[in-house]
Amino acid sequence: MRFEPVAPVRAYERVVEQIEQAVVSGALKPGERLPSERELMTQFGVGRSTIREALRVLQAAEMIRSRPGDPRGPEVLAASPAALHRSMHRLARAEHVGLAELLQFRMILDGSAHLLAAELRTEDDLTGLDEALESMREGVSRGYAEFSRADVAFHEVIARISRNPLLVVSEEVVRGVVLELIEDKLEHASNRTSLMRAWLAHHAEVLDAIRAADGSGAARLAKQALYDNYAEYVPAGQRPLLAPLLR
Amino acid sequence: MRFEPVAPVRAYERVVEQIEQAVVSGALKPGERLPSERELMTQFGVGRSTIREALRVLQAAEMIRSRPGDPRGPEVLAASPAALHRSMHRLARAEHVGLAELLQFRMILDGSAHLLAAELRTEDDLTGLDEALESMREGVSRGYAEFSRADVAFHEVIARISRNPLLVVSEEVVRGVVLELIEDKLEHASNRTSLMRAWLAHHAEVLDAIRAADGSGAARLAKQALYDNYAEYVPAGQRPLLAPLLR
DNA sequence: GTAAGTACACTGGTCTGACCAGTAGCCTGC
DNA sequence: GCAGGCTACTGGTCAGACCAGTGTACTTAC
Repeated sequence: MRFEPVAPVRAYERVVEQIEQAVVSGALKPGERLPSERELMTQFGVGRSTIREALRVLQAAEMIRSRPGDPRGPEVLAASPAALHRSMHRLARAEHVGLAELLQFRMILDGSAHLLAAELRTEDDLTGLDEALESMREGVSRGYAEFSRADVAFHEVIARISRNPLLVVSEEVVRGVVLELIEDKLEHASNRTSLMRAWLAHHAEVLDAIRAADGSGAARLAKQALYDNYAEYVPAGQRPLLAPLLR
Repeated sequence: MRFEPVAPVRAYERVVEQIEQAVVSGALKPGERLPSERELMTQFGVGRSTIREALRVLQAAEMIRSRPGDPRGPEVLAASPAALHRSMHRLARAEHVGLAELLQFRMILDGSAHLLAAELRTEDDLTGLDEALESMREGVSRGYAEFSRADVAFHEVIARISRNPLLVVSEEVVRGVVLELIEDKLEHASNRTSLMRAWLAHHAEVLDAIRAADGSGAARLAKQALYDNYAEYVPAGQRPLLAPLLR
């Protein structure tokens, strides 16, 4: 006979548990309201501080939101990737992940997203991509900030077409971290217009592949584009790590 | 001139911010201790309840841990994927991410890990994989739990060889979520021994491909193995989503 | 009748002070 | 030198208080 070690269960944890259960089970739907803190306090039979600590935890998990003064009580939120985003961001910054690893990861995610997009795209999706490409083309003359925004939009369309939110969120997070790491270097980039034109040409190629439903082609182009754009910031010794992904 | 809407910043949020900053900047390393709540309260100039709510948030993010009675104060934890796991799990249970998407993601990650492993492996890595495969072989006769552990160990070696912590962590998280989603179905799986043998044969094949430095072959085998093992749990209508990844 | 204005009851955010069970480390007594 | 107890302090919880802010319902003015 073996016994399991027991961990003391805090009062606020049991409160979190019950409310979380109510939310995931669907008993509490997004938009609905929790009772007020004082009401919860009598329902659970604990002090207000305990209730508040529980609500803080749920709020940190992006499950509820409370606004002072609102007599309707804390609001139950729809599930969102925000919490996932935060924890992945934290992990990426902590786990001594270098630019090479990040770029590797991004090539994998972006490549896969393009592959799926090429295989799953509908005609509507194609017109969406056409429009996104068009606003990128307009963005070239409107300066880097505008172009960058259009670029992000294009990638969001791709991500949406690939129909996998996990892929979308991860890619977005990694993209953010990569940009944070090299933003100071980007500041000094000269000749931005020609960079934008090259980037635009890449996207047009990718779009052609997607239109042709050529998944592996689109994936290869996407990965190559990332490599061409960012490899220069990766220490030369680590660039071989990226090569296997280009084949 | 445009003005940005301002959101009121809670006191506890500023406390969270400062402590988090200290941790990610490395000023506070894992294992080190935070001052006691009463001490923090004077340092930040806020009440204890505010401090406690801040600590709860940090604790929910798996950044610190506090034990009652410990005079050394709350402990700073090493970055761990636990928070990522939780938020991904939560998101997965909310309808947006189904088993199909999770499996898609896992095939992408696992496939890429195998590809990188095959291209980057050294001779030492190969012996490590040989050993891992051997303990899987032994595990077959020792029951499913033991076999499963050996299986995880094999995948960890692969992940390590691929030299990308992001890949490792993400894969581990997704793997856990997938298993949690179908664990009840796994309970009823009959004929486990033959399943284990098939799984073992798959791994032997993968190892051959890695030994031959055949990256795309290893990736394809890995994805195919996942598909063969889990596709039956995916709703039939969504299985086409997985097919593009097998080519 | 409607629109504007106001009063009120209640909300969440914060602070203070208190009590408890539990821990680490010191400090005895041997 | 060591076992055992003592103590100061910890985090967990509660109670009660105050404040600024909100939504609602009621009143008022037209």
